[in-house]
Amino acid sequence: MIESTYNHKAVEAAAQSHWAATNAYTVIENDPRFPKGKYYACSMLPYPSGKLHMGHVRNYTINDMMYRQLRMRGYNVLQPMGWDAFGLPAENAAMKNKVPPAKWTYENIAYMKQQMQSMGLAIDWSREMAACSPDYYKWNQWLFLKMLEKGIAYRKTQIVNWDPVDQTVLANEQVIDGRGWRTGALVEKREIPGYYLKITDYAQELLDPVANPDSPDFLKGWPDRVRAMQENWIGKSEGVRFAFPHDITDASGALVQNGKMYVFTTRADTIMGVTFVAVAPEHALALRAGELNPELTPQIEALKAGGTTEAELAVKEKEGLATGLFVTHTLTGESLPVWVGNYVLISYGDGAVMGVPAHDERDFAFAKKYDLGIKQVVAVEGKQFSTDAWADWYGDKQVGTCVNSGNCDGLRYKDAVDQVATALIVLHLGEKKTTWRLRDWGISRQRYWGTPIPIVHCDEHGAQPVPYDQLPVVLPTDCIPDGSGNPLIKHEGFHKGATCPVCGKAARRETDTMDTFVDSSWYFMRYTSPGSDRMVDARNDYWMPMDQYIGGIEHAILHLLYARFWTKVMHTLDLVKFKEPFTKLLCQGMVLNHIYYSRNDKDGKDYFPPDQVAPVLDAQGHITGGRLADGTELHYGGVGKMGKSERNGVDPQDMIEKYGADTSRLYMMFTAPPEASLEWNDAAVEGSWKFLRRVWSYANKHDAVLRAGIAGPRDESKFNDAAKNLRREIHTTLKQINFDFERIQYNTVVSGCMKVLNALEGADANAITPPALSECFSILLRVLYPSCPHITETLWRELGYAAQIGELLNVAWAEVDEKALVSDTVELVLQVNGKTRGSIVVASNADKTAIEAAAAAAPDVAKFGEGRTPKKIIVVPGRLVNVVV
RNA sequence: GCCCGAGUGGUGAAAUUGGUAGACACAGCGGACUUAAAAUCCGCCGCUUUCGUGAAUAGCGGGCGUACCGGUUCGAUUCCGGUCUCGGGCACCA
Repeated sequence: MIESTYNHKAVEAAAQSHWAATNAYTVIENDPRFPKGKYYACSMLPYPSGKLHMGHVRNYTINDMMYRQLRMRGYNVLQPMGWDAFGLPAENAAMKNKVPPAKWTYENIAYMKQQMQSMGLAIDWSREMAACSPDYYKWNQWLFLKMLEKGIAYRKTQIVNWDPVDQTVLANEQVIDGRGWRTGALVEKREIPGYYLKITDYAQELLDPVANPDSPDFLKGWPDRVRAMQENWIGKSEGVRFAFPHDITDASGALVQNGKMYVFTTRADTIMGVTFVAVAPEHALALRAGELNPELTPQIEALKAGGTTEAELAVKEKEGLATGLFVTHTLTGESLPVWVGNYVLISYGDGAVMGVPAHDERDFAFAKKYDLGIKQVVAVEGKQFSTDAWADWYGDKQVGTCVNSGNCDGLRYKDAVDQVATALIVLHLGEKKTTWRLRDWGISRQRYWGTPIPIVHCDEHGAQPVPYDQLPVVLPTDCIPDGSGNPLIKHEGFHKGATCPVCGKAARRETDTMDTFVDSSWYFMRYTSPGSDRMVDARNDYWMPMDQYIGGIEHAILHLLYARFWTKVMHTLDLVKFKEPFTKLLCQGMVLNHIYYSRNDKDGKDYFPPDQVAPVLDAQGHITGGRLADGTELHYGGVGKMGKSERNGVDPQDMIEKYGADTSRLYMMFTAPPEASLEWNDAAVEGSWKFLRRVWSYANKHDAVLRAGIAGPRDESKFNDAAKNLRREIHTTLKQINFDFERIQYNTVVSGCMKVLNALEGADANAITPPALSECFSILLRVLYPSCPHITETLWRELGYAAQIGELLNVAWAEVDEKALVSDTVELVLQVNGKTRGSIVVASNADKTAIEAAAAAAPDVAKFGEGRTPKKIIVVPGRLVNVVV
């Protein structure tokens, strides 16, 4: 007998211990129970920040719904979990709490794992991994050494944010308005050596699967928007690289850069409009200008100020300085002034650009500011060029033809570029070149809590790779960072405890660690090969490529691109057989929450959790600020993704405690479609709770009828009208639910479940031919199971269905009985001149002519058509008729 | 600034992708049950009170309505052009 009240705590505890006792979600390769083969559905691994937040709940519930439905459909489904356990927040927590990052991290993992278990996720925990475990990061080091051997990894200088007070490198996140977040000191750019991975060697291979539908690896299972973002990020552009000759010499009298200052441009058609050139403050010509005129040096240094991000560069005021040096225009021989510009980056291309004020908006502004020449070389018929103000057509290469450009005059963009390129080739001063926006991946971080880069530095033999048999280079776990510099440098046993593999003498160990994007570039393959003494083994070839990857849209570019690149490197090294890791991708929308902060005395921001803040509203009801309980006024930072750094995450634990995992999961799925972003609000969670109670009490109320059995004839002719009507309604809804599962629109799956219950409650249970009621209720339990596994599995067992056909997890998915859908008549919407005016009922099998006749005869047509005769009748089968008069 | 999205009732959203806008819910309002409350159940619920007809801010009918302006179409939340606002990413947050 089903108990009268739904006790979620008892139901969920019992279900979860049953799953644990039976290892319900441990999967093996080639399991004969699953005829449809494997399905690998994986969520992006969480950073162990302390507690789960609603974004995690959303991510894993989507994954879990998918898991359970596909398993019932006959797939061998793998859902693993792990921890992105290296990274900056652990160091910050260590500084704040004076505990080593390792301790903080492992405690967080333990707590969050228990939270996940209380959510009832079908995770195979036997495959759990943590990035900070030497068993895992050993393989980061191993593959890094392989890449060094292949020349994919190399060493060069990189530009970092330097905090002069703390004497440390800052992450972009730690630079706030150009100042260090802890010290408030003005951040400087500094050039230091580091390791890079040649992702640009794979640029074309990374581009084709996102840009070319004819590519064999085209990622058709990815959202269009993500492919577009990756395509633009890789940014293939065809242009011209050429040199401006000059006779500037260095202190020794030799020509600087052999007398050729190279630039790259996609607008070679405007070469005759060049009136100046600009170089980065670190460029050889800028350095030489400083030597020749020492007064300039501090001004050149000042142009290096500010952060390194592209966003910051794009919006900052363009400033420059004339060097007094000149180069020669490659084609005209004119003398062109060399400027140093704060908007020119040494790390992009050649660190120098040509200035065409007439046809580049940035150059136009720069020329106006510093009174440089503006020379029109592209014209559009009927449009007047004026140096007074910028107009969009000046920079549009799609319109216009060349003027004032010698033999290019009259040519359009493409022909003009060809012509100019030919001229440059003849002079041996330039060539056509494909360039990429994509830059090589710098992986060196001057931080403690990451994978040690397996290199030792010998005074005699330089940077030497650690021999393979000495891997892993184990990271000490007892350091507590204090914010000044990298603790590994101060850790004598680590830093100085190495020997040179060449000469055996004492050597310094590399103290840089790897970017944490390395950890997340292949963890999903380690899940397939737990405990292996190789990076991945044959089991990886069974599960990979991953069938469905699920994670936040904020990872659409970097993480996914790095993971694709890493996979291609593994393919190059014959470690895997595939070239793309993720067949299908679902980018769930972010869970957003309000952000409140106050300014601290270091010019940084101190954030406050929204649940401690009372919003301050303006007359329109918009939030303009906040107030703490003690009256402190706060700034409002809009809504943003839930996370640790802005302290606006919401811990799901309260909701799970109060309503249970099933209600929490159901509500999270119901409240928005998976791909939409979602401003968090739990005001409506009661509705989901109420729905589950109704499901429970329906089973309790109709216990006797329902437990009579789900077996029995499904012969349509034996059902009475009540049974037929109920079945038609429920199978119609089931058809929609199955479609919504296919397209991963789980919010309407939940709506569908509610419609099924509404239909059941609306029917007279005792008037329905058995076993139609049990059949319909068993459909409800099955379609509800993926979102609410505890309550459905319990009711399934209690009603005796498990004894009849097996446990819910293992029974077949509910399929639509097409015969139940048949109806004699169909109602069509009637429109007159495109406006809805009523409806007509026709036989289901009525043909177009019959429908047209019925529509023409409808009284509404006469009324709204004002007696005019129909000119045209449009019939949309099964839906609508539009009469045009 | 550049790239990518989103904008629909008081609220979350739906509309099988050009075919009844608001399914399913939340909140609210009205009612039933109850000594009362909770729970439960039933009903209403875009705007138009100076659009018509009504005594009526009840019904019925009409008109309007998917951020804003314009276009294509028999028909547009859906397609096209432009604008605004919000969110994500911009290479050292993860």
